[in-house]
Amino acid sequence: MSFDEKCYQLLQRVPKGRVTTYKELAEAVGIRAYRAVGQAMNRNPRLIKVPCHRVVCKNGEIGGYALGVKKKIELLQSEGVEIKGDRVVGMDGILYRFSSQ
DNA sequence: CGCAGTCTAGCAC
DNA sequence: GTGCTAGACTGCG
Repeated sequence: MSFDEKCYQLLQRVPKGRVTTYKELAEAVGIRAYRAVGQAMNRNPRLIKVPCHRVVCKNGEIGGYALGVKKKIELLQSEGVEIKGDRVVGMDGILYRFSSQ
């Protein structure tokens, strides 16, 4: 399985209404290059299958999105995630940790 | 706020 | 095929 495939698989593990960080995702994949994860997300070859919008910065900021940060916010809000400005509200509570499993 | 660390993909030679 | 650059980040000074 390729690096990107692992990222997508783990990302799909994140339940609706929850979010994760590039760091957590990278750690789950087995690397420490959070940026590489973002790269795979940005390429987004499986946008329909991979909820890249559930990946946010550690500080709660949206970070970025292939279709635009605004779109990402709307998608997250549609899933029940509260967004204030360009940051996730209470992201510390909805943050999904792969380590929990 | 700015620099460095770490990984993958893409372009150039 | 190998080398360099850039990028949806994070942490420390």
